[in-house]
Amino acid sequence: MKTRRNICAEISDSLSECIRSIYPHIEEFNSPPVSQISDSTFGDYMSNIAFLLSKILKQKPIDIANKIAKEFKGNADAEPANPGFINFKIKRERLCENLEETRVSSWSSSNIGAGTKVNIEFVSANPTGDLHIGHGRGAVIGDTLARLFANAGFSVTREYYVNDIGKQIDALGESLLSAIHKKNGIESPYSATYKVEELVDEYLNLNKEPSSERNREDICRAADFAKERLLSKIMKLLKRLDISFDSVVRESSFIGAIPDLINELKKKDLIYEADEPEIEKEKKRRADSKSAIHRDSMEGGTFLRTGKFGDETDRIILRRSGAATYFTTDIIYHRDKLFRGYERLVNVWGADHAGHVIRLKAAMKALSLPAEKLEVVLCQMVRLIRGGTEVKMSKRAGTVVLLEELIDEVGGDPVRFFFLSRSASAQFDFDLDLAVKKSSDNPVFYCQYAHARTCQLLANGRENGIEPSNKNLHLLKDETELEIMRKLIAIPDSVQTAAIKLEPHRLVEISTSLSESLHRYQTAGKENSDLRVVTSDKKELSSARLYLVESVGYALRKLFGLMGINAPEKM
RNA sequence: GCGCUCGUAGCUCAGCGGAUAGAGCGUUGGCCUCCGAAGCCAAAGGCCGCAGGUUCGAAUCUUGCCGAGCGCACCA
Repeated sequence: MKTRRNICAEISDSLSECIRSIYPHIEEFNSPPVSQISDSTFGDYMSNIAFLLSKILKQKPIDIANKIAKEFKGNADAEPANPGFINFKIKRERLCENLEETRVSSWSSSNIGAGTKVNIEFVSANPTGDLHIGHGRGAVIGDTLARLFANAGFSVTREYYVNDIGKQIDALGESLLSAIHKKNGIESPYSATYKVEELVDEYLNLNKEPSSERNREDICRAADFAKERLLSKIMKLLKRLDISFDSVVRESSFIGAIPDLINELKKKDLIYEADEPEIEKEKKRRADSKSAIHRDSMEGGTFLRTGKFGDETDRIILRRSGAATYFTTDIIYHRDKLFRGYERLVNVWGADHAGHVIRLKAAMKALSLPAEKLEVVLCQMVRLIRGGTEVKMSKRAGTVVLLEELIDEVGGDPVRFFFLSRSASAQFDFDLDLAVKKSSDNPVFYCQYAHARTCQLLANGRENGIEPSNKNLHLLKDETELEIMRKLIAIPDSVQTAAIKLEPHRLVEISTSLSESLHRYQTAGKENSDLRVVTSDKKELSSARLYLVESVGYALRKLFGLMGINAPEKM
């Protein structure tokens, strides 16, 4: 069985042929726009091509629409409509063919990626503590994007960038040493920034007691130990959401490349030494009290002229001490991704990193790197709602709610589904009460139950000696059945769009809509025995209906697979 | 002050150039002798923040206001 192209593309191709035969001199519009219609009384799909052609042909849109609709040949019936739309209704043979196609694994996959290498960097949380719910959202969105890309024929790498050096990591080492001293009742020369008490015993089992005197060696040893433990803890937690990485890149691996970068920038006259950036506006802003908090720690150093490439100011890349900033290694890191051959760099970042997009792109431009290959998906904040009010504090961590606690409370599937249910750019309220409900109020259960119902119906058929069959699909003619068929044929387009536009939340919409039709179908059969899926005295009809139901099952499993949630056969 | 994101139903959000603006929650009222009611149906509820501009056509593009969140250290 061959797989077909997406239905929009199919109609568009037929339309294009039609236009070429009527207007041979028109060369534009090789792929005329075709989109789904929201109001199905007009048809299933529509094109506004007549409006576009009217400008060139200097004719009324409706006249052009009439002519095209009359000549149109394809898998749909064309109908002109005022003031110039062309509406299409998919032919039922095509709808039936699609039912057969749903069971091929490549259904709703595509090859628009054509093997293009894409790198998706997500989570990348510092290994200084536990993940919170905000990380969870980024994790789910990033992983689902990766699944969508793979499904669209891209060659995908899931990458985690570990900031394993710098002040925060030093503070992590100090925190561990401080905790050890505290446990031993010794006054510690170290300050505790992070909560790492849980690591104390294991550290002491593997390492000698740290000195009570402050020293660099102890800090490094403690930091090395702590960051690796915390990183593997993070990975283990993400596994619970079925998330793993193909590549873990450490910031420390780029330290060696810093001198070369500085030399290169010097040759190109892109850096200068100063106490503060040369940009006037920036100086004024610094005088502003709001941004003066950290002025004491600004010692000046070597600045990169990002201000010339779209950034609002120049950014420091080497401190007076000679130490690089995280920005320096970030530049090397992104250049490295390009060196590794990725055509698209997708970063999933929290909204609090929004300000870094411009400066990173500016730095890439400064180095003549293709900044347009970097695409950043910004995830807005997550609030947890219980009993109608916001949950602000974690039971264990205090200030933020931990991802682990959320998974413990509601389970992995609802976490993934809910995090996917809104576009990344919208703030999101996670309703804990709703996520845990076992009823149709809860969209996850609604969809999973729809899948379970398809399995139960098939089992029911088997008990009555009826197997699904595509022999008599022409018997499917009730509106509830046609609605399901129309929704099924639209899915490959929607899945493709979700990948192209980096919008995984569309998967939730598609799944919910298909589930709704299935539930409605089954209920219709309860209210009207003519519509029962399994009726032992009408075997041919039942077989066709079971085939339809089975197709819905295949489609839901495909969608659930992309979302990373389970498809239970029973609930 | 500047930048980013966003103002759509009571709440949380889809829709982002097309025809009567959608979903979930919440509210109100119906539907089980019969494939799981863990379901379905119906009702109420909108100057799509405000004001101009572009277009055959604007919630959608554009400009200016107003409002919210996030950010604006050489922390990552």
